[in-house]
Amino acid sequence: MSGTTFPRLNSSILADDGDTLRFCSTCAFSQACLSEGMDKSALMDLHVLVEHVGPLHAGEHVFREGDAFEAIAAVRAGTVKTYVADRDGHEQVLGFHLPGEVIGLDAIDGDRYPCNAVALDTVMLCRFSFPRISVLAARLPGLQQHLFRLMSRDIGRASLLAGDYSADQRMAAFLIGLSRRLAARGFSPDRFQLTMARTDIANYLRLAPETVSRVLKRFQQDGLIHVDRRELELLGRKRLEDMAASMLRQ
Amino acid sequence: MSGTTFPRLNSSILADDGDTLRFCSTCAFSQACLSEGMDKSALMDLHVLVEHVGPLHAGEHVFREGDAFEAIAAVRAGTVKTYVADRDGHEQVLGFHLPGEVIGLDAIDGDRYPCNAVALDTVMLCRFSFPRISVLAARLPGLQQHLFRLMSRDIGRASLLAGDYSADQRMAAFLIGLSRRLAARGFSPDRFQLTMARTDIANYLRLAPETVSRVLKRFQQDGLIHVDRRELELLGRKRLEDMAASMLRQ
DNA sequence: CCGGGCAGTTGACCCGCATCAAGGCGGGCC
DNA sequence: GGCCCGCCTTGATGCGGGTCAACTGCCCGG
Repeated sequence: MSGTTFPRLNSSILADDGDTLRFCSTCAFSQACLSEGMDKSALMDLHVLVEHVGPLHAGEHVFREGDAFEAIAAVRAGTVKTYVADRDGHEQVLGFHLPGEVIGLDAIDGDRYPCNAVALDTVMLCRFSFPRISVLAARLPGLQQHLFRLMSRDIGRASLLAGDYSADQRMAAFLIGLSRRLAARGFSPDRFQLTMARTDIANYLRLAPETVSRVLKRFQQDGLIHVDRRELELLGRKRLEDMAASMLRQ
Repeated sequence: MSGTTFPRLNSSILADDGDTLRFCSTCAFSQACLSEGMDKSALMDLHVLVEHVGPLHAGEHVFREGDAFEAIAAVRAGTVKTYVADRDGHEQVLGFHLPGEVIGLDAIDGDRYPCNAVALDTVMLCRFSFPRISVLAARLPGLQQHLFRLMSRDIGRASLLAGDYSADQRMAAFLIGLSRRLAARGFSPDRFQLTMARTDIANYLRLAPETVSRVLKRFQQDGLIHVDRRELELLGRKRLEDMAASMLRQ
C-alpha cells in the first residue's frame, strides 16, 4: 500500500482538461465531491484551491498540535497517523487515515490543530484552504453537504472506540474496519499491509503492545488470519465480522 | 436544573419583535448563532425554520435509532441522553446533552439517526429541519461556520472517552466537564444536579455502577465533593482538575 | 561478517475493576 | 401508613489484560 495511488481514480474523469486538472481528478477529495453530483464548473472551482503536497516520507509531519489551522487535507496515497501527546510525553493514537480520507476536520473549532499528523509511509496529500473551501461550499450545495457528511461520519466513528470491548473484539473490529475502508477505495479487502507499528495499533486500540501480539498470534492459530511481519491476510472474515459486530454496529 | 430555562438568555435580545421572536431569541441555538455576528434579518430567517418542541418528560424519546433523519435539535432546557443498544439489548450511553447543546449531528451522514435520544427530565427543544438549515447556511456564512464548528467540536469530544484512563480520572473529568459546560451556560459551576442515574454515568464512563458509587464515596471522604442523592457540590475543584487534566487536555 | 539497536514476542506476575451477591433507602401509590 | 420496586451502596471474589523482564529476529551500517 506504501505510496500507492488511489486505484479507482487512475482513469481520469476529465482527461481533456489538461495535465493539472487530470492530476487533480485523481485527488480523492475532488473525486468524492464529483461523485456527489458536482458539475464540471464546480470542479474547476475546487481545483483552483487545491494544493498538492508531498511526497512526505515516513516520520514527517503534516501538521503538529498547536499549529495554526488553515487547511484540511485529503490523503491521496499512503497512511497518516493522528495522535496527541499528554504532558508526560505519553502519546495517544487517534486514528489512521487511508487514501481518500480527510484529516484536519477536528481543527475547525479552535483555529489550531488539536493533534499531530504524521506520515507512516510515503504520503501524498491534497490540501484545501479551509476559509476558501467554506466560501465555495456556500455556492455549491453538493460540496457543503459533503463536508457536513464527512464531519458527521467522524463524530460517529470516534465514539466507536469508546466502548468497553475485549481485546479480541477490538482487534477484530480494527482488522475488519481496515479491510472495509481499503475495499471501498479499490484495494484488496483480504490481503493488505499493516502500515503502522504494533505499538501504534496497541495505542490506538487502548491495549498493551504485548496484548496485540498475543491476540494476533491466537487469531492466526485459530485460522482467522495469516500475519507475517506487516503483511496480513484475512482468512476467517465471517468469524471476525461476528466478533466485531457489536463494535462496528454494521 | 430540571426544566430550567437557559438563564443567560432570559433577557430577550429582540424583545421588540413580538412574542414569537422573543420566544425564539431564548432558543439556545439561535442565540449561539447570533453571538457569532449574525444580523437581525438572518435571525428572522433562522426563526422561520425553528420548531419548538416540548415539554418532553423523563423517559420520552426525542428520536430513536433508525428513525429517518430530517432535523437537528438544540436543547433549550433539561438533559437529553443519547445511547445505542447492541443486539443483546445492552445499552451504551454516548453522551448527555445540556441546554445550549445540539443533538443529531451524527445523523447527517446516513439519513437515519444512528442512536436514540431520550429525555432525562423535563426537556424543551428547538428543532431545525436539516435540509432547510443547510440551504440557509449557504446564504449565511456565519451559520455555516457555526455548524462546521459544532460538528468539529463533537469529533474532538468523542475521542476524549476513548483513552485508557483510571476510574478516578474518568469520574473527575466527567464532573469537571459537566461543571464547565454548565458554567458556560450561566449555571452554577460548583453546585448542580446529576440529572442522570448512576447506572447512566457508569455506562457513559465505561465503568460498573458499583465503581461509580465507590469512587464518588472516596471523593467525598477526601473532601473533593459533597454528594447527596443527585445533588452535587464541588469542593476541591483544583485537585479534580489536576486529576482530569490529561483527559480534558487543556 | 559482525555488532548494535529496535520492533516484536513470550512468559510470570499482579492489580484494577468487573462481577456476583446481599442489603439499605427513598419515593410513589393505593 | 405500609407496601413494593428501583436505585444505590457495600462487601467478597475472580479475571482480563497491564506491567516487568528477558529473549528473538530483522535491519542496517561498517
